[in-house]
Amino acid sequence: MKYAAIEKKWNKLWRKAGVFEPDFKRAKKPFYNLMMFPYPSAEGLHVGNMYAFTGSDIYGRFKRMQGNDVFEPIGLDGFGIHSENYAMKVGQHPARQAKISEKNFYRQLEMIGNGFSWNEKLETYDPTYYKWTQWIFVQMFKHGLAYRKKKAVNWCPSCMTVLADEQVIGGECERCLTKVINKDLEQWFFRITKYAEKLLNDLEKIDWSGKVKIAQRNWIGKSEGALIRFPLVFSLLTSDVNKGARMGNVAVEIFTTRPDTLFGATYIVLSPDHEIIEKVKAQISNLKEVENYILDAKKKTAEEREEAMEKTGAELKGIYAINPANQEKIPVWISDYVLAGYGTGAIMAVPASDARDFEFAKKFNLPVRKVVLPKPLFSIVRNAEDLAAGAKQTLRVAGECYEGSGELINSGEFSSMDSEKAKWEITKFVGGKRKTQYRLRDWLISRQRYWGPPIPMIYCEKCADAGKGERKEMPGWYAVLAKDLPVKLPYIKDFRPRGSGVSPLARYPKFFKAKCPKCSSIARRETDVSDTFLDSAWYYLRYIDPKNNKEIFSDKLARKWLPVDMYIGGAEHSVLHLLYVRFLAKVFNDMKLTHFDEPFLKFRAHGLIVKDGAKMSKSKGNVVNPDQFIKKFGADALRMYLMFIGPFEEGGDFRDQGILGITRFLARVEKISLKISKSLKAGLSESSEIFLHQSIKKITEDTENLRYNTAISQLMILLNHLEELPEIPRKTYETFLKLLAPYAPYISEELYQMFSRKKTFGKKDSLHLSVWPKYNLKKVIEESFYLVVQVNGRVRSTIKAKRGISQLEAEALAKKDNNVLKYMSTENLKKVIFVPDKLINFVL
RNA sequence: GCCCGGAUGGCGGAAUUGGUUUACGCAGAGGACUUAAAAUCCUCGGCCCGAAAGGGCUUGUGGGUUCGAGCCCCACUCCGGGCACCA
Repeated sequence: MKYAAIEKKWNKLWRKAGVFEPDFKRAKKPFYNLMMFPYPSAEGLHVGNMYAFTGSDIYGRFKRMQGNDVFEPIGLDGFGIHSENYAMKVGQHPARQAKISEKNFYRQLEMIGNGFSWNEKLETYDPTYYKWTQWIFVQMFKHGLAYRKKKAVNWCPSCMTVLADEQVIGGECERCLTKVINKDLEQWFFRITKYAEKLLNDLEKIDWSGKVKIAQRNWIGKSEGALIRFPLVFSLLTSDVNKGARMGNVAVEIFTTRPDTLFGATYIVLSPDHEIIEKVKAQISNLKEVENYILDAKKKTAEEREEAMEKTGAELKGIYAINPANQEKIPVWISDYVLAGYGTGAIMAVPASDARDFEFAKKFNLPVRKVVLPKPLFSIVRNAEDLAAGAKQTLRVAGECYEGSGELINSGEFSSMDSEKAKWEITKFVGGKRKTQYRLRDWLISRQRYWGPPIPMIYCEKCADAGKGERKEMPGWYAVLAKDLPVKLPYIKDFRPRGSGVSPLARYPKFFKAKCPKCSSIARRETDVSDTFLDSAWYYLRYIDPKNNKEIFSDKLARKWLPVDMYIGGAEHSVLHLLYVRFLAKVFNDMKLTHFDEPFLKFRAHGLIVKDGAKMSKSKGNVVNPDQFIKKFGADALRMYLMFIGPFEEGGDFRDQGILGITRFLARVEKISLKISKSLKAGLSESSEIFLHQSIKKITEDTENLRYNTAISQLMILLNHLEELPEIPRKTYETFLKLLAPYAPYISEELYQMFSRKKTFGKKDSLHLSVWPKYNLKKVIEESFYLVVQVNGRVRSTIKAKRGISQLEAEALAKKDNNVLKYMSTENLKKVIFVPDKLINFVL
């Protein structure tokens, strides 16, 4: 078969007939089958992308043949640092490069044989698209969910822009792997923390890959604890150093998840940028030393802090805190092991119950007071091994730091209380507050780059001076009026970032000069652009109505098609895209823009394809280019081979030789068409009929569960079977092609149309809109089975027997078998285990 | 350090969730066709003993539960991924 010609022909015919375009208004069973859209670069589609797309498409085709009106859109996530960096690398302007990449990507995406609804394609850099990205920003601002704030943020020195916490992976920039540093900058944030609880709880109600849910749960990082105030006293204010004196009502509030250990708090630690340091400066006797430490800490990057590992710190001499549980006067330290952005930026240190505090206390020779003892060991000791484990635990306790729960000691009236219970009793006793704390931080949305949607905000100095503004908390700031959207990204020659902390757009007065929407004085436009992840956080909404210029999408269509029924993509987006998209869906729902608050009912993460056991990378030169394989073997063969390598959700190892098996398989599928019986009445033998139905069942179930590798294996087994028949009924062959259709769409259609006498090809004629084969449960069960006969659990024989035989019948059969008799005698028979239609085991 | 996965022939991987380990495919060996090669077709392939029938061993290691364990439990080793001073 000439693959290239067939593929070309069907791409044309399918598109002309609109085989993969659902009827948006009239669809009876809408099924939104979505695949994460790619970031394009002219290097083109990677075999890993194709792997993901194919897996998604097989599911879509399967659902379509099961009678659903499947919508499988495609587009490009072409705005953002990724595309811009690539453009810079090849010395091209991002806007021009986008056009080149677009062409290349769409060419490849058409080649891989997916049933895309091309009419609804979109690109995030298209002004008709980003108009609505900006509109969303405006809504966020108006609802108090977008705000500006100066704080220490992540800065990538290579990309020359700030990054969100989610885009810093292990201290490195997610895009270019450069070490990220801290910078104090005023930036735009989205208040995702407001949705922390909802984002966490609603994980329960969605059907998503488990590992993604776990990653999100960890990222949100909920912990229950207490806020406790430690009053400060100052020795300089009084001659009586031991007693100290209080200055006004200064206190440090700390957050802890272990208020039960309060009596063991022997010092407190503030993060170096804690605001109270400034307030009590005058009372610090070793101010110079403290200031030096603060400076040093600021200079350190996250990496250096990690590498150093050893704890550092400085005592605020002259200042003490009062432990509210026992009124003890304890020292106050600062250290960079306490994070400014979490809790209150201050902790109580309980070295006996926290490994980090213990390490710190050891280094600076601070007191350790044990307050929790593990529950008596004997209660968990059941056998010798437990005893050994118990011994280990004792050792850990002897190591003076025990982080578990247990029974309190040295804790005043709370001594001997269960530590879990004591948590809230002690909190109450010292007048603390229960507090739920999240690890999640707000989403930093501004980027100091060119290739993105300009943030649609205007700053008016005059209004700011007068204390006016669209929102009270941000004087001077106004959203661009809806009628003025989109704020078009101008074509500028000098688009490269310079690392000055502002976007290249800030060099173009033509762009940033604006009129205040309120007072009409000369004002300044925001020159930063928004994060690419905002573009992709809502694209699934736009697909259903991409040409709508009046509203972001039609509510009527949204109600029909949303939320997305099946979403497939990479697990690397667990706490990036997949978190942002859920956040915005919840916001939209609260704004009454949509009727749902989870965007994707079902999400499955595909696995990773490696090459000859190693990760593919350009530097290793082992990147598989799908174009070559498609040219040589055809798209069908590559699709099927990719799916055959291993379980879709786990990925697999690509070996060049492996595709030959699939090529042979497809050639044989064509070859057996010569054996199709001339007579339409011809049927299958009973055993073949059973086998066919078993195969339909397995392939249906495996495809539904994304176990494509075993579905293909069953197709092969079925083909092997059909090859042995002298002739094949036409209906059986058609059934086979239908089962094959999602996997090898071109060849199956070509062979299917051999029977067609029509001159023209219409939508309804396509194999891909035919009805998926059904299996008859009665026909799945065979009459006979192989009875496994065991003696003492060892297989001694297998005997063909009739299904449904009784234990007595089975015993009688087994006892006739010579080999079985060799190993057993009836006298010492202790027990007989019988598993109907499976096995009989004689225990001696 | 913590949290998830995983370890099965020469290789990619199957195994009805406790019931014949190694399906399907790749690679390999032997044969048929051919002047020859490729392609195709047929046969054989876990390891050890055996001519065969058959037997013994075998799912990273060690133990346990069970009539029976790749699958369940305990301890450990190695590999991959995520988080990482989050109090």
